[in-house]
Amino acid sequence: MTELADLMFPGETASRAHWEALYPPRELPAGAWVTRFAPSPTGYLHIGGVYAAVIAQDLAHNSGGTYFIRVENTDAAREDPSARAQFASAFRYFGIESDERTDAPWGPYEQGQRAEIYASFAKALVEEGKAYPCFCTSEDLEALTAQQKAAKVMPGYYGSWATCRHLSAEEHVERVTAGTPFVVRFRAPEGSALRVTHEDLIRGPIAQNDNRNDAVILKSSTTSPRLPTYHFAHVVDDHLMRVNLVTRGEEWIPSLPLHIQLFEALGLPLPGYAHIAPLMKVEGSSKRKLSKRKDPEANVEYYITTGYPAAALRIYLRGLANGNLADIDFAEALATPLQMDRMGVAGPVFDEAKLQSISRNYIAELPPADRLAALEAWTSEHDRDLAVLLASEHGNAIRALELEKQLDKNPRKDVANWQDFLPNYRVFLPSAYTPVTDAAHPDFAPTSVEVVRAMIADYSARYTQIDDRDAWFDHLREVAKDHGFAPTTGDYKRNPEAFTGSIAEASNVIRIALTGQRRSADLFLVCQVIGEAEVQKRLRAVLG
RNA sequence: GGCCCCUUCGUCCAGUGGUUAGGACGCGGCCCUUUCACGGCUGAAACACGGGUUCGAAUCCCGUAGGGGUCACCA
Repeated sequence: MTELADLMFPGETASRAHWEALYPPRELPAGAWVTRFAPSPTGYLHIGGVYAAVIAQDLAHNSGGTYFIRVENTDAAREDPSARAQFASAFRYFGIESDERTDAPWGPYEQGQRAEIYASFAKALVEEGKAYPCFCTSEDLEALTAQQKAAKVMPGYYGSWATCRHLSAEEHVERVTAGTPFVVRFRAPEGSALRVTHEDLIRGPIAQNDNRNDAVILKSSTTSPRLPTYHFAHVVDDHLMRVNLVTRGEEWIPSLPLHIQLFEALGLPLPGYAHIAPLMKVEGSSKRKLSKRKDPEANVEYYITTGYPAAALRIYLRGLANGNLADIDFAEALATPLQMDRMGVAGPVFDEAKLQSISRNYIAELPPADRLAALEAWTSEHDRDLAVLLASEHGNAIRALELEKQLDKNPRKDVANWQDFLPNYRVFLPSAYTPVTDAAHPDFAPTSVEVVRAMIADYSARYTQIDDRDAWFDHLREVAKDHGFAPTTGDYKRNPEAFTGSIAEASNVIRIALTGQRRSADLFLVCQVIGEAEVQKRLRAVLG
């Protein structure tokens, strides 16, 4: 078979031993996992990818091992040129960047640059008669499938259907010499067991029929560089890069027998496998895998531009992987190692409402300075206008957050993502706030225009900055009383006819004047943060 | 269709032969309250179905149904 192999791989082809020596085993403590995240640059990064990456990274780091990213660009036709940049920023945002840089000894980290390596291994297989050239065209293959369909047998390239497998050595040599394009197929072992069982680290034993397909391992000889299929790249790369734990989506389970055969044919040790259940989406009365094409929320860009803190998403995703981490203190949840045997096998529905809840709590728990710093870090990349605004309003913003924390026993949880910030805090930032200039504004209802004007004029005239909440409200109460409002809700309820309105309505007049909203932040807090001059400015704006 | 995997409240999980089947998110109510939130209390809400095994089954076994995945020179 040496002659055939030389013809199929003309020119210099390094030996397998060369690569084995170049990529030495890693020196790591016993039990350390070497994992990888292997995205294909065929489009934007999927939220399921972040999920897989978080798991792989966590398993490696908590075992004293290493995690890296390998780009699986073996399909030039489907490659999306914008994917790299998006990947890079997403990895950075979510903190799932590779532990290893391009200069690490186990690179390169792009399969497109590893063609020579695959050639060495494929050639070795041909030399041993474990792989062969297949000259079937796509038309041949279609015809084959059609025949198999008509004959109602299993589709595939196997047994007597595998025409090129049964070509004589001379014919192989002859056709390769003639320059007939070919792919390299793996010669599935004959007489192997009908059933194979493999122990998955997440799912336990998985039993299935053994592979008998002569899978393609190297794509068409007409392309350059000659790239491998996923199956072959997985086996060669994960071995040479010394990966000992393969975490990947469960869609790979059906091809596991092939992968095991490939490892065996090459005489390589099998890594551990952990097949992760996919993230799902509810559609109608059933669930389906989150789809890149159909679901905008599958794109990680959505979470980044919306401004969900990476930590919040991480907490949520880790809780999905290990349910015991879903309802505990965040710091503890983040510090607890993920356990493979606690991972679900079903495929959880990704629930943005739950993410929002986690994110709200996470943000609320952040100390004010940290919260603002995180917000500003986000705006610098994702919201230039807000970044500029915050640069000039930094003082008011930090004051609002700090006073809010100081004044309220329990933190508000209005902000689930950074896009929620401005709508909720605009009222504290004078340069972003547009005062109400109309005493007839409908939100003053049910209070009449006359009363609104009189009361605001009076409140403005008598206003002084009071630093005690109760004293401040007592003052408002007095003004309200002078304009015919009941001083307490109780008074009003007992005798509504006697009053212009309740204290709630009086408060509403001031609320609209100061915040422009019927639902607003605490009025005392607003006054404290914006200060007397701004309070007066807003009151007078209503009076015109 | 073949093969593989899965099935506890709407959702995410606990529960591994004896529990009033628990929590979280979401949803409803009440309380707190100058609005909205926050917080507290509270309510509705699930073991897919059918057979076994067993004194006893959400838990073990077998079927059925449903869902997901996969059968490419895509990953």
